Parts: sequence; structure tokens; C-alpha cells
Amino acid sequence: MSIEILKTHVLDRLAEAGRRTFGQAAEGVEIVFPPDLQLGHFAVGCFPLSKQLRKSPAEIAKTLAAAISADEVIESAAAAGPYINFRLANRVFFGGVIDAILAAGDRYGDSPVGRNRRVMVEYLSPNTNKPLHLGHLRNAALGISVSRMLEATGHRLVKSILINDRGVHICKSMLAWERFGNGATPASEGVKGDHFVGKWYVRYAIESEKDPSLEKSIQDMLKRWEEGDPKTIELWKRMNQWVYDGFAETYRRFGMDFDVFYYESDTYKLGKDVIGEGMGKGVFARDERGNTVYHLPEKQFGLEKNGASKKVTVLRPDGTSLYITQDIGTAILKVTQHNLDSSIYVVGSEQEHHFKCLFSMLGALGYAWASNCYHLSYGMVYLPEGKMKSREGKVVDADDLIAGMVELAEEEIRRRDPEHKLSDGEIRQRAAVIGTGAVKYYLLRVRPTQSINFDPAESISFDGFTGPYCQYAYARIFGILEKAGQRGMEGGSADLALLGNIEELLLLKMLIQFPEEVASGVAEYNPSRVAVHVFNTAKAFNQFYNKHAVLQAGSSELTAARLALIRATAAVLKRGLNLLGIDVLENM
RNA sequence: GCGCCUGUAGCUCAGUUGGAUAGAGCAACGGACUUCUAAUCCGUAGGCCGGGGGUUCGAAUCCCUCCAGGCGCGCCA
Repeated sequence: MSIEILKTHVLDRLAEAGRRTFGQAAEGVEIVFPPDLQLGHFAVGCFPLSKQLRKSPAEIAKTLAAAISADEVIESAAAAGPYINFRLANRVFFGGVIDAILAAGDRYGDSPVGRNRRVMVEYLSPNTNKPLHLGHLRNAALGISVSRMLEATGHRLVKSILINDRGVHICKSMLAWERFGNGATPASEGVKGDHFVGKWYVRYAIESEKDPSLEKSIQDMLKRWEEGDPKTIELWKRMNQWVYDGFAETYRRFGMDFDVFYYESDTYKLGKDVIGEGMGKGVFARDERGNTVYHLPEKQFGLEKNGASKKVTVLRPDGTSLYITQDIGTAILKVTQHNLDSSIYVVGSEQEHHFKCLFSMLGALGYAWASNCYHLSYGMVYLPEGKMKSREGKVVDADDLIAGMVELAEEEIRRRDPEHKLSDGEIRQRAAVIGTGAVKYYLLRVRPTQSINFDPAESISFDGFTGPYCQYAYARIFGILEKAGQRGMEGGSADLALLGNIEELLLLKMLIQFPEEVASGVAEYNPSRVAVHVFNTAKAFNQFYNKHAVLQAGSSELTAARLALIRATAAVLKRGLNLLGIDVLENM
């Protein structure tokens, strides 16, 4: 009997009690959990019935509760003020939930709401002139998690990345390397490619302070690039490849994967063409300075102070493209190449205006799918000393952060292995899972709209509300299950009527609520829903674990029942963490 | 000036489709490892849910208003 059937049964009995006592079915109420599970397993607030029956909720609750007799599901019904608390038979309450979870396995909590909808999630969008930083990691953690949650709801997913590989900022690292690099390469320096190129980007900033003429050289280089000068293109390709090699390593470490790579250099021309067509249709106009502009609709964007319409420039007077130019091209490519129903952009909140403009423009160009584009906006990540600024070196480097966390995890693992039973390889593998899990969890545990104040001390904690805490609960369960297997305690059907103490009830409640939290998380594009719930589940398990023994439960029947409960718990923890892009470990 | 976001315990945050005494982590203090992994658990302390007004039987949650902070507001990305 699934949890839905149990709820339906209680509601049916309630409706029937209403017919007998008030002459009409008691309907329109909702099953909730009592604040304290000692009060009962299910509860119903009688507020909605108050109006139609013209009696106080408390009076209704009292009458209905008295009219409900026990059956094979309901053990008792008791009024408590305006609420009716239902105590259910443990056999069906625990049995219904646990059986459903064990049957669904890793797919418990999945739903088919998004079946067959093709959706693209674009995340990361790095520049090829510097390595990734903490802000990128928040972006990636969100992108990975939202992708998995969409898959869990039946969407057909295409994960994409947009690489900003052209423009004046890219030329800066190229010029610095050309002038001062003396042929050095990432290999010759023993430096990861993206860090190597990033070093030249910083070098440019330093040199251009001393020598303002470099600005001119940059413009010349950009012009040569746009004209397709073979030497410049070759340099560009070579340095970009260094960066891609470096990025690939970071993608691997953090678990990012992409089905499609878009490059601004491939899409800006399409954007220009589309703008040209749009000119003909009157979507765009030329302003007094020669810019090609899009006038933003007053209804959505309002007007300038002087009453003129607001506008956004899509091409410079010389016809060169801007950020939004290539975005138009990329948006169209995405939909046409992949036949998308919707397109999600995981990009920071500072670009909300940009995407509003872009989507408005696409609509004006006649693309009906523009209304299915969604900007998944997330708050900034601040450092203790303020905003991150890569040009000033005020960043938390992504590779450094991950490596630091993995190292801390490794220290902790070694501390717990004084007899050196673990191989170095095993330790490294565990440390990677724990370290990256901690980073991801730290970035996903708050809702996306919240800005994050990066607190180094808090971020490196493995205690409390963290990824490792959740992973640890899973490992503890695995340890018990493993021992149970060794001792031949596995198998056979358990009598779940033996369960029912408060810790078991609280744990079961978490398992019941998991699908609702996943559903809310997907609807809101908010992985923190899942992150918080996984933590609460782990906490409920730890509370149970500290109070009750599984293997030494006192009887083999009780052991079997508790094994079923924790097996279901493990499935939820694993699936929950998996939806966050975090792996579990069987031993920690 | 306008738009979006944020304001809940000392700190960082859940809870925001209105419902039973507002939750957690960290920090502080006091406890629990001869027993399934102490990356754990238990206890103590800590709150005019930014201020004010309104709607409602009922508001952290909805509406109005004010205050504070962040981000953004064409020719950067």
C-alpha cells in the first residue's frame, strides 16, 4: 500500500464520517504531518470544513474523530483542537513506504511530469583567458544538479556550455605571451594550461599600466583576428587549446559534463546575419551614432527619464559584434539543432537584464520559442574582502579550492586510519569524493537567489550541515548492511509492524517527504530543497542510529525490520546526493 | 530615479502555494565511545521573523508603505 493509497483511505473514511454525522462528505481537506509524531502519523486540519458546516473547526474535529472507528489501516482518530490526528497501523504505514522505496531503488522520488520534453541546460560559460574560479563552481554545481533533477522528472536533457573564446580580453593574454613569453608552454613550465594563459592575462594588465601603447596593439590584434590573419588565428587556436586542456581537467575533477560545446567564435556571425534580417523586418534600427539597436518594449521595460524608449545595442557602428550578438546566434542554433521545448541558461543574477533583453529580442524576431527560454539566475559569491575581481587577483581559484578540500579530506581519512590499512589509491579516491562533495554541498545548500558570503573556515568544515555529514550517514548504513550480509541476516520478509518508535517514525517521515521535495526543487529549479532534505534525512538516521541497535536489536525479527528501514534510507540518501551531483562512499 | 534580489538566534542559513509551541548548522557551555564507523549523538543558552499599517478565525508567509544592503539600468562581458 503506497503512501498515496494510505492518504486516500484516510480521506475516504473522513468523508464518509462527514456524511454520517453532518449529512455531507467532509472534503477539501489535506493530509499533513502533526508537528509532533507522538500525536499521530497523519493529521487533518478542519478549517476548510468550518464554512460549509457552519461550526467551529474544533467542534467538527471532535465530531468526525468520534465517528471514525478503527480498521486495518487506521488504529485511532483523535481530535486535538481543530485537528484530527490519525494513528495508523505500523504494518501498513512503514510497510507502504519502505516497500515503495525498495521497489523503486535509485529511482524513488522520480516523476514523469517532464516526460519527452527536450530541454537544454547551458551552464558555466567560461572565458578562455583565465582559469575557473569559485563563481564558476557555483554555476557548475547548479547546472549539474538542475540537470539531474530534470532528468529525474523525465525530461530529455542536452547539457551545453558556451565558451567565450573571442574578443578583446582574449587578445590580451595572446599579446602578452607573444611579447614576453619567449616560447614558454604549459608543458615547459609544468603549469596547467588555463592557469598558464591566465598568468599572461594578468601580465598584460601589468604591462599595459606601464605602456599605454599596448592598447593600440590589442585593437590591431583584434582586427587581424576578425580578418582571419593566419598567424593570429594560429596563436589564438594554440593558446585556446592550452586552456581547453586545463579546463577539461577541472571539468573532470568537479564532475561537469557537456553534450554540446558552443563557441562564441562560431555563433557571432549567425547573430550578425539574424540582425541583418531583423533590420529588414524593422525589428532593429540604426541610431544617430550608427549603432544598430533594439528598442525595448515600453510595456516590459518602461521608458528613459526623458521619455525616450530604452534600447540595447546589438552591433557597433563598424559592424563588429557584442556579447548579445553571439547570444542571439547561439540561442537560435540551440533550438534548431536540438529541437528544444525549452532552453535554460544558468548565469549569474547580474545578467538578468541582459537575458530579459535577449528573450524580448528573440520574441520580436518572431521566434515563438522565446517564451520557453529561462534564465536560471543565482546570487553572487562574495569573499570576506568583497567582490571577486579576477584582474586584481581577488579570486578563489576553482582548482585550488577543490585541491584544498580534497587534501583536507585526505588528512581526515589518514587520521582515521592509524594502522594504514588503506592503500594510497583508495585514500585518494575517497578524498576526491568527499572533498568535491563538500564544495558542491556548500554551494547548493542555500537557494540560488541567495548570495553567498564565502567563509573559508566554514566552507572547509566537514561537520554539521555539510556534504560529508550526509555521505557519512550513508557509509554508516552501508557498514551495517555489509555486516548483516556477512552474518547471514539479510533476506526474508520483515515484519514492519515491529517498527514504530519515535526515531523510526521521524526517519520514515523524511523518506515519505523526499519525493515532494524533489518535485518542489525541480519546479523552482532549486537544488537546496533536496540538499536540506538530504541533511534532515541523514540527521534523522543518525538520531536513530545513536539510540537503537540494528544488528543487536534484541530479536532477529526486529533486526530484519530495521534493516529494511535503513536500506530504504540508504536509497534516499544516495538518490538525494546523486541529484546534487554528489557521490556516496560505502566506507569513510 | 527605476527594476530585480536580500533582510529570521552572536554568525551562516532553512521555513515564504497562510495553519498546532518559528527550525538547523557553526560558535559558547555541559555531557555520551568495553556495544552496528564519535566526520556522530544528547542537553543548556540564544528570536518584537528589518520597522509600521492592512487583509484573515489565524501572517515569518499575502497586500501597502518605509528603512537597510546587494546587483543591474544601450554602444563591457
